[in-house]
Amino acid sequence: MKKSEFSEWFNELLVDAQIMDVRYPVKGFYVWFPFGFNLRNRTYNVLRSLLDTDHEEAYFPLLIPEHELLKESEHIKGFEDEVFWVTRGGSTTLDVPLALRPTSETAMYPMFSIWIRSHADLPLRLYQLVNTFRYETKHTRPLIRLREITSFLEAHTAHETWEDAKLQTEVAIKLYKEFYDGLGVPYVISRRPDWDKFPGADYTIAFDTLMPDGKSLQIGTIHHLGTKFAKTFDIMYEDRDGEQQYVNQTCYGVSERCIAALISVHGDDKGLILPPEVAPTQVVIIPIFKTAADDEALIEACEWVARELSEYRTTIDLADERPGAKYYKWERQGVPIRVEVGPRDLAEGSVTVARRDTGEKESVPRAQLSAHIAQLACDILANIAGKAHAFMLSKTNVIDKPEEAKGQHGMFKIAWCGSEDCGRTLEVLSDADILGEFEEASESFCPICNATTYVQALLARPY
RNA sequence: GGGGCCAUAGGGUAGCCUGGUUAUCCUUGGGGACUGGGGGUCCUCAGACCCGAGUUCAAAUCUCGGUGGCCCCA
Repeated sequence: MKKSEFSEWFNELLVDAQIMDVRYPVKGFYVWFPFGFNLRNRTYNVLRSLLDTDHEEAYFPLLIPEHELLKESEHIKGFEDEVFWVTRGGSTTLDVPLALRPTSETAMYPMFSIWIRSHADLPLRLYQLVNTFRYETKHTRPLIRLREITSFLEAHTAHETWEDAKLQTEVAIKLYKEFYDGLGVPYVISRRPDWDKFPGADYTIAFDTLMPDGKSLQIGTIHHLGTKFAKTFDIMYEDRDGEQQYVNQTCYGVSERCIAALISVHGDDKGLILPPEVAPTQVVIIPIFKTAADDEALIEACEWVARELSEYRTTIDLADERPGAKYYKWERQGVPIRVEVGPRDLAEGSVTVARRDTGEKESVPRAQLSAHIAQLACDILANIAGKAHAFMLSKTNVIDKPEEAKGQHGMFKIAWCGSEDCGRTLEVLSDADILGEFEEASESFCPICNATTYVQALLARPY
């Protein structure tokens, strides 16, 4: 399993490491294995706990009546070709066709309109973790391009002013930074060009990471919706002066692409490498049986290790396999730390500790085990995060001419005046997409029209 | 959006061109014995021709359609 053949590696890994079963017989729909779902839940719990500080979790229905979905013209234009429809109940044709949510604005906002009456109801901050459906016509891919997105954690907020909503987008950015930093997944934050923003949004901020094959992957988006949806869905509040005002809204979300990034960015030829925080098993304990006389003492020693490390998620592997087979098995699933207990360790009053990320193995006296593991858990995250960051940095280049990006893997930064015409030309000449733009302190010149600019475009070939 | 390739046990494959006996090999899974500090060995058992139609005495093999997968270009 060579990571250098990324597409193949990714597909094999999903099955070998028990993340997803790709054999479900409907295009674009996949099955989470228990192990993968466990990893998914732990990862989303991290994000949940970050949101829980000032958001509330809610749940809105999967089905959206046609007339609500079609209310906002710009929004529906972005989705109309991708909507799954429910048109029958049993053998009865429905009076009103029902859409499977492609995203939840049109399910939530009619309710917002009822719920929000006064400035005292604001700000409103909700999130939900749901599946969404899009009839993808392009090549589907597990975790990356799906017809059922199983794990969309979407937040929706409403505020009094445009400025308040902007502040909320900044809170969201900070939150996603913390989330991905905790996973050791590197990212670039940029503002999507107008032609690529969320349909109906004032503007869109996106997180992109770089996959091992040099393609970019969008792993989070944050939208300032202004009053666009408020006007469509009539979401008004009475302000402090008794005037009716439209709310300003934001929404932001992360899908299971975060899992795709997590496993792709860190994994290697042997399989997964997981950050300790989200690893379903953090420490695997393997007895090295030699002679039957030692067996009982070895099992006892393993149980001692598990007790000593009770603050971690541990597994003692007593299966009737040779140790080497067990090592490979657990390495494939990315278990960060392995503790081996054999007769030699028993005699020395120590255990052998191996780390997944570097493969290093060392003997640790029993008395120091707990402290050693605690340090190791920190080191592992720092190491894999550092490696991933260094990789992305090495594949990110500042270029002067768009042609320099042609045929190259990675991300490129280039001066851009910001106009759509020049942007489109940049895309054609570089054979890449403009993911987004950001402001730079120093001035430069658009390579197309030569205008002075402080804006840089981020170019890449996206998934 | 356009084009190409492919579908045989849980996974990977041979057979298909040139239709014909019990569908090949590796792996995996069950049972047993030996083994045990980096993917062990032997014995034994289990498991497959994607779906539908057509051609034919006869289809894994030929034709058409469906479904699903992979790759390339826009």
